[in-house]
Amino acid sequence: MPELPEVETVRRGLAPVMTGARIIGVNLSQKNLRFPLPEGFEKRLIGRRIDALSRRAKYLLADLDNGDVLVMHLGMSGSFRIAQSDIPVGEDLFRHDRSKDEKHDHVTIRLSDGQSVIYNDPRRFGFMDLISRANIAQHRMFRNIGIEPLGNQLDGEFLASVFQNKMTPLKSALLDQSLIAGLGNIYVCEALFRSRLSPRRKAGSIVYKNGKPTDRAERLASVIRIVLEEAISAGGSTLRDHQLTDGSLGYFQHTFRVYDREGQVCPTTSCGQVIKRIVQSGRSTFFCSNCQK
DNA sequence: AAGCGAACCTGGCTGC
DNA sequence: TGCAGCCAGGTTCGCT
Repeated sequence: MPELPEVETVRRGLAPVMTGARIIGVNLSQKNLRFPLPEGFEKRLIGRRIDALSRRAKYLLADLDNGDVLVMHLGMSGSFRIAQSDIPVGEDLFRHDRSKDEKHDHVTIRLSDGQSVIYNDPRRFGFMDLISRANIAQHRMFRNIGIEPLGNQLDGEFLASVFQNKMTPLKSALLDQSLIAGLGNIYVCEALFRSRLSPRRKAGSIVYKNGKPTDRAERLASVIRIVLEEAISAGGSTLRDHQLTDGSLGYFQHTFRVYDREGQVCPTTSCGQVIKRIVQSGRSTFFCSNCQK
């Protein structure tokens, strides 16, 4: 499911419920997500107030009132839903109403406002961790992470500088989270199509000309921003089981121009070619070999 | 050192 | 209907 626009959509759904609320109960039906949950996870959460819910790349960060941060990653198939809790505030902290569990519910966080935030993840590629805000930049997940594509650092100059001398294909370079953090398979395919660049082109081929970033680099940088912003406005993309925190669906998938459209006609007027699917570093790439050079 | 494939895990779809 | 095989939005690890 979740690339940056989906995670941002989830954040916007959860923020009004979580911000300012106190955690009054935690239930784990599964202690092993991608990594085991940290020791004493429930106890360290219970009683804490959530001061803010933010996002860094594809990570959700809940700042707690004791200086800890609850770090959440949705992996491939993770989702959150909000449910009304029937357990009265003040009841046993570890009490849990199993009758409402759905398959693959792993973590339920009960809040002082009477609602529960439930993490569900069939493939368990997602994970949660609890770390100190002061040390977050040194944490192994954030130590080596690239820039925010929607921040003001992403421009042609940035792409030119980090792609310099790179022999790897553009597709792989854009998926590299240590350069730009937040793009995934869908939005890389869409951004390359809209900037008319071949996913197979070497990343190092779009850098500088006469000491300035190439038009290709400038184009790609601005298209990445546009695609992500459009996707966020649309509530992200809903494929398979992904849904928003209120159960509704994102609709950006209806505007995909190449992703998952193998064999369909290229959307460019009068192009007439068919969208191809190839495999690059183990992932499907969808593109039009006529429009993307 | 960069770059690639495999691995992690479950479920859904396709084709025999 | 059953079953094997393939595919999936991410990230890390280990081997060239």
